[in-house]
Amino acid sequence: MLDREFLRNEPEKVRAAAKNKGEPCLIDEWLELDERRRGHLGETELLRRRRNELSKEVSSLKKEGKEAGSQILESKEASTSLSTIDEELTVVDARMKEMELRFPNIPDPDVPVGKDETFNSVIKSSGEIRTYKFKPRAHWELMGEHLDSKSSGMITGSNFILLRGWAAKLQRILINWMMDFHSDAKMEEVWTPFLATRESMTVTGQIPKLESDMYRVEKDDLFLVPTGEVPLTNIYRNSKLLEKDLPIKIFGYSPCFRREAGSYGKDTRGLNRVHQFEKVEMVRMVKPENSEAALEEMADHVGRMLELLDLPYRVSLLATGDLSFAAAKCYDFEVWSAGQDKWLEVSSISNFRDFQARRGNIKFKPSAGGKPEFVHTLNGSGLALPRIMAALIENGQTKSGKIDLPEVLAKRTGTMTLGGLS
RNA sequence: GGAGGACUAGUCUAAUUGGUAAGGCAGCGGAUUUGAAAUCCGCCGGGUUUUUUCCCAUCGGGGUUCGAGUCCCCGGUCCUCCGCCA
Repeated sequence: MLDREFLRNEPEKVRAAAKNKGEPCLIDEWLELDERRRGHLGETELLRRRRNELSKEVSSLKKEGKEAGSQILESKEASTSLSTIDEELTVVDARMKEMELRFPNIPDPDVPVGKDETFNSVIKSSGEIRTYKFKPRAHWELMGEHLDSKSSGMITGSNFILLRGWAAKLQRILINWMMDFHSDAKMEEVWTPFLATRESMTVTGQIPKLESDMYRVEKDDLFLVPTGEVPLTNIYRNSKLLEKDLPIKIFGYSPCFRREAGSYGKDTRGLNRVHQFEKVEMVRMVKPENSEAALEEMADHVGRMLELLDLPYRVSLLATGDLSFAAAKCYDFEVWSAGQDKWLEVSSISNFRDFQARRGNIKFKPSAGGKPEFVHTLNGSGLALPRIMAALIENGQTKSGKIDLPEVLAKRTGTMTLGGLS
């Protein structure tokens, strides 16, 4: 959500941001309502003031045992006209709030302007892309029956993952390793619910825009979380933190549920795009002046993980058209997929500035005194499992179809090699 | 699913049985002090405003009333208990 004062004073920036993000923009209608609202507000304040005065008079007259008939009558009239104006004010204000939930965040100035991902700029590449003396296979070939699509199809329908044997074990070990890695970096480990209320989903920005992409439990009006960002961020909803509490660095595991309505047919093979995947997510709440540094720090942290996993990766600064609704700036991390000959997105790290904090009313009190300010929120995946699995399997493959593991994982599996096509 | 209780500012706690939100703590600024503690003064929910002022604000939404923290209705969250359950 954007500040009302900002909407009022900088409508052209709001318009430009929406255009660059490919979002509709109702700022003109909003400005009109705002003017109406302020007019009504002045009227109601005068009426209330008069009514308060009369009430005091009535009170003191009654204490003296005198009649207050005329005051009561006038106050009654004031109340009547007040409720008429108030009613309209309520309608206008509700409509404005609804619209405010649909203005996208303003991209940072250094974000490339462009309508889609072709405008993203690669800012870093790391690791050597291995060459193979044979034609590398895709992970679904290497996994064979360990990626049991037939069974998952029976259970939930297409595009769900069912892992068996060594593949299931590898995923469990990866999750543990990731959790330990964050924990060692002095973040607080959190285990959250995996369902969230409509309000929680609104704070982080999935609702209203992406509601149809979410799985919903209708009876309770709960949503299956599309990312751990939702529960982790909402921990601090409606809080007034102290400056000394910042920065808050938390992380947690969650399954992520996405209907991805309309996405069928593209990149849906194997582990690439599924309705449920596993992820370890980091969330931060920081002082506004520190959010840019925090974004870089999180990016470094994720880069180190990929280096330890020995996966070649590149980092892109997303262009406006690829940037999510709530984000001001975002880095995407992609790993090289040897078997599919392409890059797979495994992490995105975003700075939301005060956009989510304003929706969720997350403030902090400066130690130097003064009014509470909104915190800046950030989050980043560290990391998303299925594509990391795919990349590890494809990049580590040997001619015989076995998988060589990076050292950090071999320590945990107790073996350097997994799988093998029999 | 059922019963009872609670909800006031960052936090804790008041408010004439309906009369217009009072304090403590924490925090911030200042005075005093060699320094600190203690003490004293000011600030300490939101909006508006030139400090003033005014309006709003007692979990949310309605209602009764000239006037609601207080009475009534609907909903939420937390706590206790019962039931069900891994």
